Amino acid sequence: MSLEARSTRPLHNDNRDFDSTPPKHDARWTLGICRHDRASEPAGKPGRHLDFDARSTVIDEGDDARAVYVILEGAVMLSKLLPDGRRQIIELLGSGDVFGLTTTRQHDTCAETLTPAKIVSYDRATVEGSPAVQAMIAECMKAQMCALHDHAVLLGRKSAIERVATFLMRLVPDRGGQGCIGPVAKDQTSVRVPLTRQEIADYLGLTLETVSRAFSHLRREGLLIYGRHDEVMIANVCKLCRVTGSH
Amino acid sequence: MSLEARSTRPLHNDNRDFDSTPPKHDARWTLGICRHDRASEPAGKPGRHLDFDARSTVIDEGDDARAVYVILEGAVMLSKLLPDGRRQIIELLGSGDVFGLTTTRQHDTCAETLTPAKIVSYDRATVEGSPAVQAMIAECMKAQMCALHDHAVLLGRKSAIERVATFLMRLVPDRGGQGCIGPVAKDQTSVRVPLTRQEIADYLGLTLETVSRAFSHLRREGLLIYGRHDEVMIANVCKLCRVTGSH
DNA sequence: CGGCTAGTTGAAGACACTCAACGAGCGTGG
DNA sequence: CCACGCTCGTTGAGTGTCTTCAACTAGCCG
Repeated sequence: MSLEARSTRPLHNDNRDFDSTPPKHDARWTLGICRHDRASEPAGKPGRHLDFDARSTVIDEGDDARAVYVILEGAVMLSKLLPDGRRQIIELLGSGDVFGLTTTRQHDTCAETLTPAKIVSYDRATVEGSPAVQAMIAECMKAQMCALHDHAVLLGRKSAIERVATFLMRLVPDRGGQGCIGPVAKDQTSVRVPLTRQEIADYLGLTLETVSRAFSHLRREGLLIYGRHDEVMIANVCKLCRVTGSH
Repeated sequence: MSLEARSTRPLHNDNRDFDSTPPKHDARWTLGICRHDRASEPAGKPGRHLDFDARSTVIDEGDDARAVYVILEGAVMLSKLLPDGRRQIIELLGSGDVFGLTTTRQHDTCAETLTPAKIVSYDRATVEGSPAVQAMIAECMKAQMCALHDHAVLLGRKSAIERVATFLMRLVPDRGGQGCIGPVAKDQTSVRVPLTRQEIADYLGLTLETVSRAFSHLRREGLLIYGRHDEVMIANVCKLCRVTGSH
């Protein structure tokens, strides 16, 4: 359980107002957690473009809920804290995902970037006035609900190794998730893991030591080969997939 | 882990086509898990009204996703199965909640009624053609996402007793969830628990024995008094709330 | 070099799981 | 009517997985 306060770097709000340059789709697969092809912005709907550094806070638990955010590029994590400091990372989001939705006046989750990120914010009034924005948000929510369902299965029913394997599979484009394309010829990939062990643990409902042990276990099994920095080579994607418990 | 096949009673589809009687809001608090005041049906939007017995299957994992469902009355549980039979109950839904949403052609969850239920189904074409229905669904999804977030915290970070306490608090109208009204004078309530221990366990990511032990523990502490059938008296709601870990 | 953070690994312990026995409640049928 | 079978819930004993606590290493930056 992470009891120590986590560093929250000062907000870097380089928020130039809306400009009409088209969103960049090239970097959609940052982190491998772009799950969907919905990083398109409804034409002519003025949202405010924001640029964030890696590991900056976009919203804090308790902030006034004035806007809804859509990720164009980069990765964001949503988390919640229990009063005694236990943290759960709720969702890992990539481009096309939406966050900042709440039924109350305040945000009930914390949102931090994992990588440098381009985010569009729509304030409440804008959203309420635009069916196009609403439709886009609804489509996003649907996909994220399904991801939350899968994550509930992971948290409720999977072993530590299954959790870590599932997490790693999620980082592989086109595999593991809904649109898994199945085994391919040369079945190995290198992925970036831009989370610390503590963050992975908080996402998977484990401790950092258990996550570390699971990684080591998979490495001893020959399924993982550690690379430079946060690079990990998955030696046999299909074999790893069978460890997830989902297939 | 529940390995044995669960009984799925024959589907009781008493689906009289749309009639114009207004939805009954009286029974909104069936089960205490009506979290929101959104059991209203957009006027003039023809959905198909369905009546279900308790414990009948509304949708099965793998069914074609032809419609979206909104609960008018009663309680529904959504669940997912892992290939080896482990089950996770993903959401407990009350009146006003929506289910059957998916990004794929097939449903990825199973939906069963817990109590007799009145449900309206809107088929895909209807939903796509009606902004009013879409807006209603979006509003529901937002609330359900927040509930899923809370549940992820429970599954990832709470102890067995905290989980059971949280579950019980959820059954108390106006308490525990988002709109908690805080302590009241005579702080005890009787709630119905229309789930078996196995179902509670599958919802909370525990085993039925652990759930049973947690109930017994809370009873020995004087927080619960068992009643007839599935009735449980919560002797001190505020005290139980402090066991949830959330406050 | 020293200090810091992130990650790994070991040993011991706690919490939840597994397996098993037993009891209460309920409907069926002799 | 009671015996019987069945399901659901409770409780105990033993086990296993994950956590906790702690030591140690690698990499990075001043």
